[in-house]
Amino acid sequence: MSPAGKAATRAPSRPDTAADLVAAGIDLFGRRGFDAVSTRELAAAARANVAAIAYHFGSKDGLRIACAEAIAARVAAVVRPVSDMPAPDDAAQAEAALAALMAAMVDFLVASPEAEPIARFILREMAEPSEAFERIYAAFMAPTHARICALWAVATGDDPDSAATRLATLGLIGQVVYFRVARPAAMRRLGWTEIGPQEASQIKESIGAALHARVAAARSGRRTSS
Amino acid sequence: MSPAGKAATRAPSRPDTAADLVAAGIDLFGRRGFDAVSTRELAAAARANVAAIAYHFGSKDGLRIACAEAIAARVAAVVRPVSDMPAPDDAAQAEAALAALMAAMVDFLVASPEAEPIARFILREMAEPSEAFERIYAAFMAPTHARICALWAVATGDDPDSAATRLATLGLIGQVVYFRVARPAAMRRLGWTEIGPQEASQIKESIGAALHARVAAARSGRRTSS
DNA sequence: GTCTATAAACAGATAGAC
DNA sequence: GTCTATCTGTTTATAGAC
Repeated sequence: MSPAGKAATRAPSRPDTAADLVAAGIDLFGRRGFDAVSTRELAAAARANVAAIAYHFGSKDGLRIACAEAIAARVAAVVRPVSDMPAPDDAAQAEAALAALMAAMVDFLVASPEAEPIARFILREMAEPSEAFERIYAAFMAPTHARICALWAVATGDDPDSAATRLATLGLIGQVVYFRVARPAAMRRLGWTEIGPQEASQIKESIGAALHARVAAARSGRRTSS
Repeated sequence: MSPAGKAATRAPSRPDTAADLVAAGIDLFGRRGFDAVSTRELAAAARANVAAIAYHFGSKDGLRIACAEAIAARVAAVVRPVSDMPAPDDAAQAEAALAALMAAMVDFLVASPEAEPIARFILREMAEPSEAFERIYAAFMAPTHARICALWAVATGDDPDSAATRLATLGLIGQVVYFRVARPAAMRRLGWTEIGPQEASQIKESIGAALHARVAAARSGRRTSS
């Protein structure tokens, strides 16, 4: 069926060997750690040759940076639509925007299969930060949290740059992230065998309730004190 | 000063080579991943010989299990005092107990230097669960969460076994855990260079406020609906 | 219980054919 | 751009002296 003799002498030129290597790197580095993964393993997972890593990225370290840049670009693209929206002036609208943002975080980070290897990779980089982590942090972690702080400030009347605001919003993010990083433990405790759309809805409902309660308390605390 | 000739010919018998190897394993496996750490590195970190690993634990894998068991025993001992306390009947007291438990979690998990390598090791095991994770989960993760659910149920009137209760309490735990797992990102966003007692107090205050708001909302939501 | 020596397998990087 | 072959150093595990 295929051109005679061609496949036996050389694999056909594929246009995306580099992209396949990056995908394999994100998956394997995240699963087992950078040092633990051999170049031969990476090449096999990407159906490429060992030498392709040096050819495309210079070295195994070059592939690590390329993985971080691919993640930064991908997540920044996911976050951009909501980050670019101007923060509403109205407190109720700001809270609604905050709720929508948290729900989007759950959909992408917790429920989407695409985020699984990405989250694992980022977690590894936070356990032992390298140059790769700095790029990821600057590309979307810092801007996204800043955006959440701004929405929080409008929703509650708090100072967007205060430690209290930053801690409260980090706590919100933490609730979402936990269902990704501690997924094996959480699924056992919930009797779940997967986290699909139904499970994600329950998580969103719970986190939405927590957000609403926290914002309302901050708002009324502000009204009665000071 | 030391017995002449002794140190030059052979290192003195130390009684705790095995314990030193376990400590080195928890630290290094957590930092860089199991496969990435060589037995020579482990032996050097524990000031022991390479062959001591096979001697004490049979193999590198045996050391991994020993690390998990040491962690399970240590954390179970930290958690036991609060887990063994009977849950109060009174809602306000249950909420206070919950608040105390969360504060204790911050003190140990986030602020104590001892928990740093332990948390890293557990996180690795959750990214790629092995036999070691099962032991850790059963030893303290499941019992502790069950305990938190029981306190939550008394504090709010919810069913301790409902999905809503389990999700809400997992969210609470997530807020605490995030400051450990995403510490590099959180510290940058807060302008902190360390998380010491002062910083831990601020985290406890923020999480305490979130807990109080969430419990109060669940309680009043229960009163008005149903 | 600690050590040295060594076996057998595997690592990352590169040179050069095609 | 893909591949094979190979160089150099390191890996885990073990055998046996002390």
